[in-house]
Amino acid sequence: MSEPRWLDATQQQHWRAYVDGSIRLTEMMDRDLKSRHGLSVSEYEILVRLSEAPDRRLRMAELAEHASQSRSRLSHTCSRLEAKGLVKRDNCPNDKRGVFAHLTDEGFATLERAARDHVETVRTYFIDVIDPADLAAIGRAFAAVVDRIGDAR
Amino acid sequence: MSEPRWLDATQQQHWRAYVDGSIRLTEMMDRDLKSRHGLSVSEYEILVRLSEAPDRRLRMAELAEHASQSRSRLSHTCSRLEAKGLVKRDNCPNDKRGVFAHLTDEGFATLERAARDHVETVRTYFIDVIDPADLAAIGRAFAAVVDRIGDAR
DNA sequence: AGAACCTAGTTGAAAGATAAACTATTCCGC
DNA sequence: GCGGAATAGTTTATCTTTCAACTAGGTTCT
Repeated sequence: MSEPRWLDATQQQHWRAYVDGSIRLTEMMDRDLKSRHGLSVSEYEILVRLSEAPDRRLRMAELAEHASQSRSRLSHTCSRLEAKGLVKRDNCPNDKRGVFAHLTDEGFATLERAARDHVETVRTYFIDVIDPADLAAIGRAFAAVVDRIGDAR
Repeated sequence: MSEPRWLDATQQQHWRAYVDGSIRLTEMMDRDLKSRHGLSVSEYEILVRLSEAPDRRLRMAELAEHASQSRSRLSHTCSRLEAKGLVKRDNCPNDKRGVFAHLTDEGFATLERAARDHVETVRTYFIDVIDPADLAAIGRAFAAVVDRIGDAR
């Protein structure tokens, strides 16, 4: 095995800032959403994706893809959201294996309330502390990361 | 309550690219470390921080801070790492409440092996797909995020 | 000294995530 | 149209994380 190409000091510094910052940021979002609206970030993400879909519904597999979750995890999370009355599942007529998840009115209302607070948090701890040019760089960079990971499957 | 300051289309796009990318990136790191070395990212992080500390040991609270983990979580994770023989805990002589966690030789050896692979993964899916200027932007941005969150406690 | 308070760390129960196995349906090649 | 492979989604068991409660040692103030 060849000698690994270690990161140089600068790369290391940036990488670590990112790792550290993203952990803390997610933690912040999570605590905020949970305490104010009883939602975890991943539950919130599911509601968002559904709300944007045509007829506010998506097939489970698509939803999993949009929300970057495994199907198993989505199944579990959806069960919880269904128990809370925010989401409803029903069978797909075309494909009898398939299941549609759709947002209930209550789910939509909850999402609207949560989104108002969430956007404030996103601004306070992310958008507002970052130079717009740097934000654009982040957008570019992580789009490239998603591409690269997408390739690898 | 006032009207929330929603993100504009561009901000939204960058924010989402980041959320999506960071989830997938972490997942990738995690699967990689776990399958090749039996370590989760957070376990790895703990070993790294210990390896860099003087005498390869740190007080639990400091370690928790460095690894951005709660103390409870660190306790549990340390117990697992201890069971694997990678870490050892013993009492602090000065402060009888205190506990030092230190890296065992086996822990260090495991970390060395894991780090070689990990750095490759970090390069492949992050460093190498990002323009150096954008990487610097990420470093700046997330340092600011950490600062901002630090302020808020 | 001692009462009230703070800090360090662990623990146990409950919630959430992961991984593998499983059911049911559809697709594909012959 | 039949057998095998692939896909959709759920389930079960297991592991991890979180949260709140708890032990125990230090600090401070009078």
